[in-house]
Amino acid sequence: MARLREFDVDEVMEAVINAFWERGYKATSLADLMAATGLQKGSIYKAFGDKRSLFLKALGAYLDRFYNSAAAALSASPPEAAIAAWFQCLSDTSDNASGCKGCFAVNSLTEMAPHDPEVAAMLEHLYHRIGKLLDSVITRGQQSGAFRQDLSAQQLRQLLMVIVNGTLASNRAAFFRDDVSAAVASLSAVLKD
Amino acid sequence: MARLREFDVDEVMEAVINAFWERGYKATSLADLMAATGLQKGSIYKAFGDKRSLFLKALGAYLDRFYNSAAAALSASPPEAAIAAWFQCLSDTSDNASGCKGCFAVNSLTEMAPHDPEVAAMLEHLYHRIGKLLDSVITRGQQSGAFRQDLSAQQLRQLLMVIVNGTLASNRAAFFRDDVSAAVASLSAVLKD
DNA sequence: CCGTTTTTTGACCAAATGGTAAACAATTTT
DNA sequence: AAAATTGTTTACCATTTGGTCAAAAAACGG
Repeated sequence: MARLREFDVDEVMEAVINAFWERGYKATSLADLMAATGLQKGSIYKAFGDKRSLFLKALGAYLDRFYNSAAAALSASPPEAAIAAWFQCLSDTSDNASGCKGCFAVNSLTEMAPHDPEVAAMLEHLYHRIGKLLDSVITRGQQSGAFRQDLSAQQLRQLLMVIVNGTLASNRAAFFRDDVSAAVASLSAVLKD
Repeated sequence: MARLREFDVDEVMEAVINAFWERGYKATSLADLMAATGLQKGSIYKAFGDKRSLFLKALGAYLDRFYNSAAAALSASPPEAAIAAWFQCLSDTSDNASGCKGCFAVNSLTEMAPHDPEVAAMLEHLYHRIGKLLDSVITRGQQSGAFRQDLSAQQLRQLLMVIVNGTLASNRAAFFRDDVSAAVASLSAVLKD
């Protein structure tokens, strides 16, 4: 029929995710994307549309992955181990050892959410889905007597989400490294009954 | 001697802070700054230097103010009230009711800290100073028996800093509004003995 | 081998970007 | 009133930006 693509879409998307993840939307120019992917402008536009579309696709792919790894970690048992596994997973991908990437979702939240309803909606959807996972884990933990019960499952979830965002935002700065891991280490004491 | 300034430096700096606070460094163009301040390019350059210098001055002014209001709030008594007052203060300035501004410091942390050592150093200095205030408040609270003692003052401070960053980052999204204030409301239960 | 279709390339473009410099205006000193 | 000095304005500049387009290149069916 016709000429076929010379690049692997998934590989290119991976490179695009990393580029936007590290520098943000505004600070990542098309020249940066060309360098990161090895593609020419035209190829990028033909395959993914304009810069904004490309960003939305990259963010969407990242959010899916973020949710899937959260679901995997939070399916561990018992609930304390599930929470610990999730924070370990968050640390593995956001830790500043790999150049203070933080979290693509939180980075995009602070950069774009107030001015970009579409990005805000994507993030809201993610947080909603993660919230459901957390509610289930927390409820299990409370029923088993492992987690404190003076706060409702909803309250604990709200607190946990804030702490998650806090660790991910803080991990953008190298100087926060030790404080963040110490804070995460203290989490079990805060959650337990 | 010579012609005198037609604008008030503090007023202009206030406008500049708000501009960078809302949109970040990269997304705030000189045209935006001209509109925000009512000044011409030349006047801005003469008074504050280039865009980057202007940003650093604005961030520095914001950080000073941030520290001062934290110090004021944290000087309240008893320690529980000091923490509550500080979070109230954080909410007052970062709350999404006023357009999801979040916190200029946290916004700059996620946008610039990994790539801009100078910004990172300014933020590190701020967090260090705030940490000292917090250590003192927490120690007082533990001595009075108001705060839990199974975690050290340092551990509680590390946890609190992460929570603070979490609330400030989360406040950039309108959809987080209720969750954040609920999480803050649960804080006293987490801290108390 | 030729036509069709799609991808890739590279040249091109208009607008926006940060930044500069010269002319102009205002204030004080002499 | 004039000189000196500083702030303001305006026009200008080079570069970067996101984006387009036509031509070349590759794949396949006939």
